[in-house]
Amino acid sequence: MSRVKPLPVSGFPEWLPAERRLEQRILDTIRHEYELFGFTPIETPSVERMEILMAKGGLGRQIYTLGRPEEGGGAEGVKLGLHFDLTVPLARYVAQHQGKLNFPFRRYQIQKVWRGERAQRGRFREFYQCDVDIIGRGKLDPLYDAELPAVLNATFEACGFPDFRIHVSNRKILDALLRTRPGGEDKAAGALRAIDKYARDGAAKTRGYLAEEGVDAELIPVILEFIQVETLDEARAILERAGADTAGLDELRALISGAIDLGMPAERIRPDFAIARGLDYYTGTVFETFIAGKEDWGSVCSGGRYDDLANQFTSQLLPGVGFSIGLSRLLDLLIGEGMLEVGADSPTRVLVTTMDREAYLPRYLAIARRLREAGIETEVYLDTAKIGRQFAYASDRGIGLAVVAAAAEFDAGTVAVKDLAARTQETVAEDSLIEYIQSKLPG
RNA sequence: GUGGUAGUAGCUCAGCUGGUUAGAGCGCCGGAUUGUGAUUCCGGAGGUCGGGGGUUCAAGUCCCCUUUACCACCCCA
Repeated sequence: MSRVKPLPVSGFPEWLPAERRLEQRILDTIRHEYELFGFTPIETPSVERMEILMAKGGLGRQIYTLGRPEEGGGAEGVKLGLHFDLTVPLARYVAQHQGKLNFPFRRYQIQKVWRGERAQRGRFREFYQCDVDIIGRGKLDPLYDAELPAVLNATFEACGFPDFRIHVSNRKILDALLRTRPGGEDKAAGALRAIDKYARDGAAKTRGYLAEEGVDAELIPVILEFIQVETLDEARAILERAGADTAGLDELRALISGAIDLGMPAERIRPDFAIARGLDYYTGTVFETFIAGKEDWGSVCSGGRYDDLANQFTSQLLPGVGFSIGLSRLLDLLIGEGMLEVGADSPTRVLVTTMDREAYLPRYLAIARRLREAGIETEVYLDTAKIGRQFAYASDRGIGLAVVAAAAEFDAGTVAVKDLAARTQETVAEDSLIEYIQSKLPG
């Protein structure tokens, strides 16, 4: 018989049970924390029309398209694609349902997204994004920006993630700097691309990149100095000397102090004028998040403010702020580094062993039923195997307790409960089994 | 999408310049031990050497294509 090789598809990750259980716990925790801040859940279809996906520009080659052979299938006539983020679907959703939504609209959305990029460690073609956004109609107070670092902080803490740093900036600042030269505002995209490489390539190369992008020669040293600055006061000095507007800097100051007032520890948030990634459609606040000591992983969560979320879909002005956690990337890296405890394979907490299945199967099943009715995750060992095998089964799955009973116990109205990790065993009255097990279980 | 490196048992790998039935450790299964998962001992299963084509008397080993992984670029979570 010729078998089909069980090969995975590149960039489409899958976990073994223990890791998937961890991922599920994290997803639940994120959901809970988002709701704690009053965000409401939505889900949009994985598939959108291509014209929607393309409306915000770029990314065309990264979209997985969808077609059916009957409809001309492959290359031409493709009208549908998988969403590559949750912001474009959000824009469509808000534009479409604006009459029925309450503004400011605080929503969260946790779904898989797809990007046709070359896969690498921590970089997938299918991955979870966990988005929160607040969308205003007509206006949205800058204080909303400050809420986001606080949400992020609470979420990362609740998930048990390692210490992290949020690097914040404001896109208006660089724009102001560029605008001090004629035609400078047109250089924004190129300048951002160059600045993006600063962390990796250093000042000398960045100088070259800026020149290649056509940034004014006299401005280049100012930008280089600026992106290396670490405090708001130094930044202000540079801007004033260059004659640039400082409105963006004022917003940044307000963001940082607001976030701290909302519970964000001050040491975890700091200005960083070299952050640029994902900046293209942001118009004000921007931030990226780095795991402390693992800055080389790049940003694991980024976000910011956009003046008009859905201008491609509606004439209504819909300003918003939001961020997205790239959960698949983050989990893959954290698990790979042993920075998150993975835990057991199975949710089962108690295994009811079947030492004498012939004689007592109904009693074993009845015990399991009582445990489940008490809300305790329980399995019965249903194969025929000697008792040692059954204990190994429990240990392998991380099941903490085993109920053991045959004639000796049942005749005395008792059952034995074995603690697999401690290798200890106690005999208790069958009537008090539930109470005993509840006292043994953590949490 | 572009380029570099790699692919031998479930896992980590050995296999020298091509040479009879491809190995080790760990893991897995069975037994010693039919009321107790450690250890020890004994036995066992598991490979079309990623796939396809080519060179050769002979290919895990050399060449080409392909696929997958890792790394860099592009870009980004």
